[in-house]
Amino acid sequence: MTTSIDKQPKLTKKQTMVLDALKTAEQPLGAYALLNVLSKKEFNAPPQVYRTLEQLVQFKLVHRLESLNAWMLCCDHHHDAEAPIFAICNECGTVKEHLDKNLTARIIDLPSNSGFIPDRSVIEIYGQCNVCYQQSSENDPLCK
Amino acid sequence: MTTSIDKQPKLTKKQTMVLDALKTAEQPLGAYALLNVLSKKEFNAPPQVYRTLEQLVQFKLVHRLESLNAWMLCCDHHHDAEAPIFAICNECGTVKEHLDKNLTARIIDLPSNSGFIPDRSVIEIYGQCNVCYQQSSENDPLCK
DNA sequence: ATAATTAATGTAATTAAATAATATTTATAA
DNA sequence: TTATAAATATTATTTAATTACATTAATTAT
Repeated sequence: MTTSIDKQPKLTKKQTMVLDALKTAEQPLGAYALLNVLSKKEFNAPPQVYRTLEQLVQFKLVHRLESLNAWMLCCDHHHDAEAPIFAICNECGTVKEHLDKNLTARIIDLPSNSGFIPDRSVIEIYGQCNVCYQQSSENDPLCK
Repeated sequence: MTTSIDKQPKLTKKQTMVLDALKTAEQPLGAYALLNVLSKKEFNAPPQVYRTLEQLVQFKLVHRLESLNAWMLCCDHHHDAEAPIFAICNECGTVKEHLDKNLTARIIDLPSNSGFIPDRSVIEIYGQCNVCYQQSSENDPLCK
């Protein structure tokens, strides 16, 4: 299994454009949002975006967030055996990717105990991020 | 937080119909699949199914599988503080719900360490279920 | 009890997300 | 350079979910 770092493939123009758009974005972007952001010259129909995203996901440069129907950059770390865990802020929409080899093993163990052989995981946790928490406590007279 | 067992609300006819359909199904069903299964007399437009599903999810009788755009029965167990972990078979499509208080705590801990306050989790593991594994090894001459 | 308000449900239409099918172009091998 | 395969472009369609609005049912106040 390759990661985002080793064996970096030379990207096509389209792939670079999508990747750059995701780099710039503060939040994961949907396929149609990308379609709007990107040059209409290059991307004028859904399949082009979907194909490009698919390729970038295969290269492990991009993750798809299943519960958001959106895509974001992969963090820079290797994670062959580690399942990415996404923390999604309900308020600002930012998503942070976490990796933990140990935890991944335990998550995957649970169904394994019933004879299940895992190969892909979707782990997306919703809540309030630290930045939004700080802001809300500043404005809240009860907890200054 | 209520569970599927205590404080069972009296269900409406529609809610019962959807719940029964999900009970019968071997796999999670999509909203439009439910629409097809259910009596056209009672359910003739998407919002009715979506509303009913929403209600059943609130009652904690049904789970939505985010990566499948589908719904399934909640297992019979309490899980106030526990996040359900779904094991989804790539081959037969069956989904088993797992609960593990300990593991839930650890999953939630990870982003928490960065100040994230979780409130909802989506954990869906894809792989091969035991039944399909048994079948494939039966047919595979190399591992009889 | 009845009018007024609120909540729930029904219906039509629209938006959003993803893919299928097919045509066209580009690259690669004979 | 032609034949074949691979990649890309384009149109249309399918699937999923929601919006907006009309109607009916239930609840509350008078």
